[in-house]
Amino acid sequence: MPRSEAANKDVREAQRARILDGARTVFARKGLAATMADVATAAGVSQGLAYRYFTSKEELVRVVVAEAMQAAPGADPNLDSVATPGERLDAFVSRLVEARRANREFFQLIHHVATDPETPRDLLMLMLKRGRTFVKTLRQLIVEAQATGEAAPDDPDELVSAFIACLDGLTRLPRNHPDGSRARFPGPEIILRLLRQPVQRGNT
Amino acid sequence: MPRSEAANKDVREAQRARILDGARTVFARKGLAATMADVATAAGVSQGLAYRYFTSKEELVRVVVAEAMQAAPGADPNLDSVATPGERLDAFVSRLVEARRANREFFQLIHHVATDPETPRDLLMLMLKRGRTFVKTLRQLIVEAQATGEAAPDDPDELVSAFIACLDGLTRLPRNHPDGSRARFPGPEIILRLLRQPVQRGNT
Amino acid sequence: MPRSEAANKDVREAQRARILDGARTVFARKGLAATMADVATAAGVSQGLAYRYFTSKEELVRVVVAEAMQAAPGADPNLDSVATPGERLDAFVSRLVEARRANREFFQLIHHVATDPETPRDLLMLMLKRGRTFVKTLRQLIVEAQATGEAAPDDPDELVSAFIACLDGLTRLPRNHPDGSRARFPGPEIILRLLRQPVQRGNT
Amino acid sequence: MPRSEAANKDVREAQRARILDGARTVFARKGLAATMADVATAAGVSQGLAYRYFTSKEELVRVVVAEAMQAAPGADPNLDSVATPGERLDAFVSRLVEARRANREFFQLIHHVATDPETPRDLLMLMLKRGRTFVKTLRQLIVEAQATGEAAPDDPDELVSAFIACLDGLTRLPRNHPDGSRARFPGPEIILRLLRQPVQRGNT
DNA sequence: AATGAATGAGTGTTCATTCAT
DNA sequence: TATGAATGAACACTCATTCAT
Repeated sequence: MPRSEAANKDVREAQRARILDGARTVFARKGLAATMADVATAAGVSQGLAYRYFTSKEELVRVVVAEAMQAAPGADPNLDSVATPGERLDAFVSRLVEARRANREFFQLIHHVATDPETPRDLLMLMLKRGRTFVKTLRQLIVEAQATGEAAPDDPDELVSAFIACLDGLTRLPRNHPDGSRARFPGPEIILRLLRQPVQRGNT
Repeated sequence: MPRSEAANKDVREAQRARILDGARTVFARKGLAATMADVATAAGVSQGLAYRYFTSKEELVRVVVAEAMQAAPGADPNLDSVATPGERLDAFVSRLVEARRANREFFQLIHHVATDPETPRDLLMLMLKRGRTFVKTLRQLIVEAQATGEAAPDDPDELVSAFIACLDGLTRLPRNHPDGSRARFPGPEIILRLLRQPVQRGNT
Repeated sequence: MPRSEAANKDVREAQRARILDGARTVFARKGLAATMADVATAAGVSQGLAYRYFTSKEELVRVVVAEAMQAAPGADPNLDSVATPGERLDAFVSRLVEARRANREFFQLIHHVATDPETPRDLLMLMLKRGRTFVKTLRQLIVEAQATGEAAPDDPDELVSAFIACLDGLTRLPRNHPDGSRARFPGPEIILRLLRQPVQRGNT
Repeated sequence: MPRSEAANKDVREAQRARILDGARTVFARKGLAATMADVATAAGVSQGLAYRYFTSKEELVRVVVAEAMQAAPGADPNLDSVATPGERLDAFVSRLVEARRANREFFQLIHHVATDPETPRDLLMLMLKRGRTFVKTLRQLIVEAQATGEAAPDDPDELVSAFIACLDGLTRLPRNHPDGSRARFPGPEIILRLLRQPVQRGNT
């Protein structure tokens, strides 16, 4: 008597998830240099099995990356309803910074993939595209906030660059900071200073 | 008749430089995953020749890294003679940011090496040590500038982290910024805002 | 459905044996200069597979050598119980000569390994040590047999040297003898004449 | 004014000799695994120069081997004029043993070459041929000496084998003897016992 | 005649991927 | 479905040989 089809499907999904978990973990830690053996070990399955669920290492990477991009807070902030441009910028940035802190693994993964010379061009394009809409949104918010005097009056492109750099660097903090114990994740209000016009204090 | 000794030395030095150039380029671009074939091709020499000049890939990496660390502005700012703590901080940061812009290749290289799981431990230690003294210096400057009210009164460790992240991210800018043409390298005054206490305007 | 565990173990053991067989054969024939490709071909497996069973060429050599040293009759003759010193010498020598004839491949292998400049020092030491105890035993037997007038009264060290040389040469017989078909392996009684005092005949 | 032709020829001969010396030394010590760099270093010349005198490593080996075979006492004993067959056998064997002791380097070299799987077939054939006439001579002497009761009455082929083995082993003595200091080279009278009919003592 | 820089084929080893069970 | 044995292409490195000077 064959196993019930439903049960079968459950098993398949569970295994798939395990393998993805393993892959995410080792790719985040070692980059794409991690071997399929690493993945299988981390997932607790045989190496052969991974190939029943994913046709190649490349596909595995693709899926893991897609997953990670889902987890990141969308480029679409949906903050239109509230407040001033500056406050929208605040909210947007805070959410991004917070996402980095909360989902470090995902971002490390993406970082590695974006850096690795083996990464297939189309995957890179996908990530790039996502990045572009993100930049567009951010830039828009900045320009608006500049109009109200809430953002610093520097070149918006430089502001965007500076912020992206900072965000990007946060992902690597624990690796780049020479003393792990002191690597205190900075609060968003610090990072916001990159973009915000300092509040004029004491002159009213 | 054998080549003159001087001529020989010249050739050797020139070739060595070519190979180092090639190595620097491909390691900066691809990280340590770059093959010796990549290096040889980039240098325009045969793979075998590279081994006449460097005993192993590892040695090549070491030399290239040593070179890169020379290029980075030392952790020792030697700014004691001039001005207020805040201004020293300004000078220090500006110099660092400028170094990133000017020697992008070197920093990309260092970044890759620091990240790669293959990097030999002692080399990592060397880089770590350098990083530690750098952090110490930076933190000291921040604390002093906080005392005079010139630096933001946030947790110094968070400030250090934020700044390191930003600096680190700058190295990757051209890769991470989705639109190369718009990746305007931010001026130091923007990045300085991470650390500086906003100047009080309008209250005199 | 995965192969049963027992079946798997069987396969592994069989393959390991095949690879060792191949290795023994080619190392005996070509010495350590034999390539891993040679080994794999001789074993009828892929080169990669050999590395699943042995982590390196060196390890393969070690195992094959260990095997060969097992096959050699121990330096410990355990003949104490029987007869006169001269007869013990006879038994000892005969056994050694017989071992050479029976396990030619093993001894060729050991010979090559002992000769090759690439052989790791510790392996060499191991073989040396074994050789030393062997010499000690042999010399002891000779001295005892000289005391009873059963061994030739020459310098014991020269006798040992002559015998070692002869034994050693036997290993190479088929290679050094210019006409393979005539390379009749000599009987132990011939070789024993190196050491033995000729029996006094006709004087009773 | 060109160098005198005679002087030129002298230089050429001197260099050729130096290179051959170097080659002989390193090949004897390391076998054919020795590199051309080893040869050049030992000869104190550049690697390129070796190729002006010898077209390839193989040719170098050929010449060195030819040289060594010259040095070995010829297969032609020219002892016909003197004495009994047994005494001729004595003289022949003694000379061979003595040659081993005196020209160790040559014989080690030949040994290596004969053993190495790279050795070209025709060179092997040459050595083999020489060996064959040697065996023939030896066997003849043995048979004659057996006829007069001066040689042991064993199978002549076994006697030949035993003697060849012993002779061959002598070449390796210093390598195979586990304790170099004790490796006393045996006198020919010991080795002669392999072949000689023991003198009947005490019955007249 | 002599040097030493330069090349390329070959070796040990790893790893993505396939296949028999 | 799941396993793990098996393969082959790629990489770091060595060495005989050639070539410009």
